[in-house]
Amino acid sequence: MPTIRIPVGPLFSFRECRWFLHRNFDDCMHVVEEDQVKKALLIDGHLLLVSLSEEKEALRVQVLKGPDTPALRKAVTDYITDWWDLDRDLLPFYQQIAKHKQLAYMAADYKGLRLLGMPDLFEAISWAIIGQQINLSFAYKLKRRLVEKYGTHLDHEGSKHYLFPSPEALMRATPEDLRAMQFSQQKIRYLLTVAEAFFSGGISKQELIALPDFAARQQALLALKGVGIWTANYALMKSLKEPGSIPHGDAGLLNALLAHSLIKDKSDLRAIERLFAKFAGWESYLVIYLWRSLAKMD
DNA sequence: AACCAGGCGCATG
DNA sequence: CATGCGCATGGT
Repeated sequence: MPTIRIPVGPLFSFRECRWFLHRNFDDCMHVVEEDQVKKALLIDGHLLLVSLSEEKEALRVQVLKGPDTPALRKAVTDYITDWWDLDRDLLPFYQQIAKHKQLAYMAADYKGLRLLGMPDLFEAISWAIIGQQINLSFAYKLKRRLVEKYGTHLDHEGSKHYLFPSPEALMRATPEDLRAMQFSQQKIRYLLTVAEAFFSGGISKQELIALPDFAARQQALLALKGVGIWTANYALMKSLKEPGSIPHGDAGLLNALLAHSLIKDKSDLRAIERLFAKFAGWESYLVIYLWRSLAKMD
């Protein structure tokens, strides 16, 4: 079986990354097992199934299904490196965390946790819209209904592994179908608008990356109906890996800040600004680690 | 059984 | 510019 080894440094933990992908939710975009994570990928027009597992000082990637060529191996390596943010040197972030009284414990407790991205920008924006203002359990259910109806899949050992629907596939959804899946009328409109914007070429990840700066990328996303500051920044953080992106107003983020007594209440914007100023260039990592801290023990 | 969910757009003061 | 409201429904 084709196997790829991607070397990783000391600030990497397969266990922490695997845990974040699982988190007691039922995310249909990957399958998390005891010692591996499986995911279907569309790379250079090829549908592949890969399995990630832990190896000494490396991440082992096995191609369980799909063609095997040197070019594809390279593309798979690039994809995983982006998805698990393997190229980033976390040392500066850890040095900053260590200086912070209330947060210093995270460097030890969550050591090696990476920003698990969403390389597909359309997926990141759609997922953010789905998750707006509802609890995550419900949001994952909505996503699963959408993906199982409009996404393509690959069969392997009796289970299906899904890709997020393409904009074109989602455009075929009718408002009635989506309503029957319990999407609200607003979310239906937002999702179909975003699908249309991606399909018609009004927006794409490549074009966004080509824009001069963060503010310009943010503005391009905010032009979409249903995309506010939270959704735009979430997508920029998860898909474009903007290190300074903060999903402002995020309910989980505010709760984590409250739990650490870092803010006096949820409208304490000045304290939030002060905290993030200490993590300039690492704001998105701070958000990830604060989200991590919300977990109930299991 | 209220109240809150990984918000947003739109209508009012 | 700031504040309020409806959205839809699952968790706790």
